[in-house]
Amino acid sequence: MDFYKFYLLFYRNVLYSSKIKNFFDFQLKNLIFVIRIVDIARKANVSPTTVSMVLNYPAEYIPVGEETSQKVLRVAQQLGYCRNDIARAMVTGKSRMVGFVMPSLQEEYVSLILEGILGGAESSGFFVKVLRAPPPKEIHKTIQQWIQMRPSGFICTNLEKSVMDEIHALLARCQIPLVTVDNSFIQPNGTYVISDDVQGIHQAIEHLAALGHSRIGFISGSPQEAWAIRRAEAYQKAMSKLNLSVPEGYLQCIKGKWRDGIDAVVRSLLMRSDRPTAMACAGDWMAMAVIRTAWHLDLHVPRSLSVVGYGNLLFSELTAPPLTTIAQPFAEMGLNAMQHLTQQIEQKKSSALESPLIQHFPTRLVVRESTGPVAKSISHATEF
Amino acid sequence: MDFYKFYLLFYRNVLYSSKIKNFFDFQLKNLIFVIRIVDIARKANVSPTTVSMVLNYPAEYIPVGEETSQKVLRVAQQLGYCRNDIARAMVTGKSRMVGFVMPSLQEEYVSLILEGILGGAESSGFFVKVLRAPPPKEIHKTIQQWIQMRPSGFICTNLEKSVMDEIHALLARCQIPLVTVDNSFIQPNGTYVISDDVQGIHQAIEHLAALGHSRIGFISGSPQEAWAIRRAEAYQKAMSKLNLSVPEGYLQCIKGKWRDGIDAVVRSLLMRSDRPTAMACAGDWMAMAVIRTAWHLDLHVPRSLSVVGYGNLLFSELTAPPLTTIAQPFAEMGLNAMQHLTQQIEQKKSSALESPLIQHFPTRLVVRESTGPVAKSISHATEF
DNA sequence: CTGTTAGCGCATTCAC
DNA sequence: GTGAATGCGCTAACAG
Repeated sequence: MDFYKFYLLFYRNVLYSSKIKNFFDFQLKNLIFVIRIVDIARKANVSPTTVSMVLNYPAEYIPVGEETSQKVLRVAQQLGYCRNDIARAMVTGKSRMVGFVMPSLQEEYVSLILEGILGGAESSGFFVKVLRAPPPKEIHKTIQQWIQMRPSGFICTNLEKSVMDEIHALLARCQIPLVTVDNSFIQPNGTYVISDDVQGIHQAIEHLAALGHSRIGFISGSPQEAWAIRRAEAYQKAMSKLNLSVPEGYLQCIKGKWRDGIDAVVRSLLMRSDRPTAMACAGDWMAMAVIRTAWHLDLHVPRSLSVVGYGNLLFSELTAPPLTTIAQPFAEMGLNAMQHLTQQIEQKKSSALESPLIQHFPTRLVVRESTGPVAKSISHATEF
Repeated sequence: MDFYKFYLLFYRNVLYSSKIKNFFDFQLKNLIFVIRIVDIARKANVSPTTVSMVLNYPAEYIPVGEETSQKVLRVAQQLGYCRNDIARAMVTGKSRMVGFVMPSLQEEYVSLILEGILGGAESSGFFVKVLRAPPPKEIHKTIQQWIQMRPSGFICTNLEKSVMDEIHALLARCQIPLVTVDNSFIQPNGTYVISDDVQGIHQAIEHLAALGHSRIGFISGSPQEAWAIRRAEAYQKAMSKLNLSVPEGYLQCIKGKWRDGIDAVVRSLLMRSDRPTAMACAGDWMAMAVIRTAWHLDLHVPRSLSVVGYGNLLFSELTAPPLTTIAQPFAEMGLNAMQHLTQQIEQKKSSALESPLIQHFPTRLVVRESTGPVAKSISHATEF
């Protein structure tokens, strides 16, 4: 509505010292946006500088007289002033906005990390922009667009290597801080918040071994995912450390999207004559799928099959039976990442570290009801 | 590093026509941020306006000669120019950023909606800022902060009434478009993207009734949540429409946070002599909890108890047994909300509608394995 | 087709 | 303590 524009100009340029300006001030309160610092200044008969100081300086020390200060505050309130943070960001060069880059929100842990980041951002006065990683061929253009908004920093999680590399390179060039919540591709000069998969998988396998299981299978994700490879390897290491053998086919990687095919894979594994008495999984949803397949095969969990998940997502205590799993403190990790980022933004320096800064969060075994001692009676004793 | 500032000023004010400027141009490429339109203009010997048009106008019609245009593009590339969208937003008054306000990301459906919003935002060139609704007493101050960043619009979901009202009032005053993905508190002049809970609950109850169930219980959420009340009422209506009675205690509302207490409530309901043969739930996680409790009580699902969820979240096909549930197209709803918002932003007008604009998405029954025909043999036939 | 000019709203010198 | 002046990087209006 262009009337507003005219009205505004009229008000600002003509009416400031008119007798009827109070009426217009009243009208103006309905256009919050449009009140500027100079409007307050003119109405309060002080300089814009003074107004700016009163409104933005820390309350303890405002180099302005008490009386003036009060007057300014009153007028600002009365006119319904609303600071324009865009203009502010431009002139200060600080947008107080961080980008969170992730592949998709479909995985619950991403939400948990984001939740943590939001907590940290709120307490340090940042906003969080959510960004989805594009396919590798568009990555350069997309990052360019992200940078155009001049964010104060970025947090990444679970991206492909090519995407990660590109982000690293471009952000380093622009001196934008970056924190990664992921231990897939550690660069020599980055900041990383991780929880150790090797430790976590060891905890899972050791828990099963302590319950007497020796035939322990493992389900991991697509071999294109860094975490899937890492956890599969951790499984093999843990097994050999405990002197347990890994028969052919006990380690399965689910290819493709996560729903597809897992049932068939688990089913064939559980129908072997030397079927595992326990299954560890690289993710909670895989553990759920295993329990589901066991249910279909009338295998009782945990009497005939123990199952361990990985992640301790919210629903993992709601499964039947409640899932024993490895907890990763995603929210804390997100919070921590945000704190590191804030720190790097404030003291613009640590962008050129000598060695990577790695913040390590321990995993924790959460024992619920999906694991139990190996059942001697139904185990294939003859094979031992 | 203050050397850069000096260097920059030196470059800009002294070196432009110097003989060694190519050397400095080369150096400057490492400071992407710092290249402005005027730098390109000076180097290419054209006016800033020309550069601006070449870089920003739609490629079809750039009112600039082909030769000039190419030169500008080449110089921009060579200097590594990166547009400053903050400055752009200030002068155009369009930040191309929308805020998504939600209570928490803990509920999976919020992530799904956000995913849809992101899809819409990417294709129309918006960024999405994620905002958590504060406690009601801080709401005014917080919204003020949100507005300071001059977002182009907001999308809300599942907020408390007091928060919703405040948002409505403040945004209307600032003429900021708002779309709500929720049908809790319909205001006379808002835009809403909803899926009809009444319809969905009816589908669930009818499905159970069609399987022969007549003793159908219902678990809903805290009576402080609008959706919980709505779905509970829909249950009662559906039951009476089907001429089924709702015995005392068949309708339970889970108070407090969602993990607490649900087991005890479900347990007492399932241990009654006239226990329900089927349970409908106001959310998938409640259905999971019911299945879990049934598992603990050695009640077979679906032979002894049928269970219907609500939401069709990702994990609902991974439960044991896979969950029959009502699908709500959250991602599509998010996308649709974003489209409506975009439209309102572009043609800045529909903010003052006569009547609310309500976009309605149908729910859909997804039959899996947690529901089955009522078992005559074990039902308490004497009671009929 | 191209260039000149004037702001957008704010924060930061530096005078007084 | 307060005010005047300058500029952040960009776009838009208008003039050539």
